[in-house]
Amino acid sequence: MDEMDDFRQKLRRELRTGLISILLMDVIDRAGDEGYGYAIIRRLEEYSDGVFRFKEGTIYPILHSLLRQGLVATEWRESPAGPARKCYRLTGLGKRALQAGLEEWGEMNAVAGKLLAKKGERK
Amino acid sequence: MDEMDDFRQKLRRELRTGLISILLMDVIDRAGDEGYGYAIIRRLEEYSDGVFRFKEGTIYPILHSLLRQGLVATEWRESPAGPARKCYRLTGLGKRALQAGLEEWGEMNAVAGKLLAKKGERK
DNA sequence: TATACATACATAGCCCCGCCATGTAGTTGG
DNA sequence: CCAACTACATGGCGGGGCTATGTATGTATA
Repeated sequence: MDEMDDFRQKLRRELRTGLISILLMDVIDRAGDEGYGYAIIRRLEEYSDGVFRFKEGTIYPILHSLLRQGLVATEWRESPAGPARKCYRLTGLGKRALQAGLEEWGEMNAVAGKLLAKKGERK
Repeated sequence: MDEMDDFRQKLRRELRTGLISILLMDVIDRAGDEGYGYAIIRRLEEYSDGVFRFKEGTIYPILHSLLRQGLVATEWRESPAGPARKCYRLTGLGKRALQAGLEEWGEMNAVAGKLLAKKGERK
């Protein structure tokens, strides 16, 4: 059964792949002035009840990638207590990309659900 | 707008990553004696209205991987018309893996949906 | 004032995985 | 006979996440 646990963890990692950038853009879009890397990681973990637990080494490079693609813009802000924060906000292009991402995710989900959720019909 | 099309396609490719092996195991589980690579590809495309359009170079290596992991077993069968077919069926381990996959997918979906589907609350 | 801890960002290098391109071969039909 | 379809196979590339590690600032505490 422990071998199946490893398998599950691998599945989970692979399933969330590709969803990450959409999640990041979504959190940034809602975060207002609190859209900086460290907080994003905490929020994702908190809001997902521990399902989306990302490491810094995963998130920061993706944020850089979003920046390079022009989907987000950054601005340094002082922290009330602690090091300065690099805050992100969606650009116009980023907002459209998030919209596209949500649509693609929805469609893929619908189709996959249609294919997979027919356990009853299985022989 | 064409640039956004490229973006969508990339998103779609990344989103379906990780879902592929689950889809394959699911199709194999339903296929009976028709669970061979070439047919699986056709079925996925047909049943998903073209959303899941995989190339042979994607599917065959994954089938080999499932075999190496002991999740499927193979058997050559004659075709009524055409080259012989390498038919796959789920092993006991494979059935448990599929079950695990469906559960993980369901949970991840539920959480992602909860996080993403609050467009109304967006300010 | 030293030490530990939390906050916050950054990146080199590795590994894994999907995909493109290409190859092989049997079977059917014109 | 050769084009088209069926069917399986794989080397190599590129891309993306993750591990491990590093840097730096602020806070607490002993």
